[in-house]
Amino acid sequence: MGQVEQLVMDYIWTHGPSSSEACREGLTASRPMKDSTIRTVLRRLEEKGFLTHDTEGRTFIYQASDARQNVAVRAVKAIIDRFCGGSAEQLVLGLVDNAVLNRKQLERLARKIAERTVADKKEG
Amino acid sequence: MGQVEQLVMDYIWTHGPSSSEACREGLTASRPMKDSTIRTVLRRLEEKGFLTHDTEGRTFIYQASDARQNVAVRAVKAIIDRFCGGSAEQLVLGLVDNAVLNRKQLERLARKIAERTVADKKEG
DNA sequence: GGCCATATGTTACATCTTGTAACGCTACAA
DNA sequence: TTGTAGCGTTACAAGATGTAACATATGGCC
Repeated sequence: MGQVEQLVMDYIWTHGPSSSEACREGLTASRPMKDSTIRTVLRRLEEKGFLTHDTEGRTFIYQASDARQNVAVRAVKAIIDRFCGGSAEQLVLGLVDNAVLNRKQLERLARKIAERTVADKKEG
Repeated sequence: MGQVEQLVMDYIWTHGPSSSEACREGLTASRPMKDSTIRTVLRRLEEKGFLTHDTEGRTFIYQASDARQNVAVRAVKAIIDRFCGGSAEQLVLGLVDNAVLNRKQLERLARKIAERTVADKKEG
């Protein structure tokens, strides 16, 4: 995703289903675009599967195919495959070592992991 | 990084400092390339900061500027900035929820987090 | 019915990235 | 001195991305 595509996705993730005009107006301050420009961007994002659209009268209403978080997780998975041979562990340890997460976040994460670990034990 | 660039980086990360010829020969089975091709790839990777080179006689010896893990971590950080407004927590929770890590990995990660948390407490 | 405004359809084009490679120059060795 | 190994330079096609003009259709108002 290019920068403009990212802007548009962010707009829709933040504001929910939107027409091309709504996007254009919402982004006008930070990124003025002609209407045909943003429509091209929206169409391409739909071609790539990031958006879908419904019709409301004659107007296309675009919405995200997937939540921001899930797209982010998939992007990270792609990195894990590319750089880590599919094993996420070293990478997440790297995030911990690099203090990408602060202490409170780490504590919450630890709790989450504890839950998850228990759940896995029950299942398997 | 494109696919071929990734292949070349992987070669150098795996084999250590290498000449263009060594790379070419090492990758020939999976990806035959003319010598000028791989030299272009190496040069561009250096331009992008992924490689540096020393001279040994008349031969360029390329080496990675940074370890695989660090490059991966930076890539993940970029995703965090793009998708999560800089906060990694939700994303890592997503990784946990999506079972990208298995139970043993989660347990090791939990230990690592515990260490880190203790260290942070001492510091601050 | 005919026209206007609005919304979509289609096409175009410049720039950047990536993969691929040819050709040319230089220096060391036989 | 001449070949060859290695680097320098330049080129080009394909795809991605940003930007936009022009064309077409449709729904409502007079």
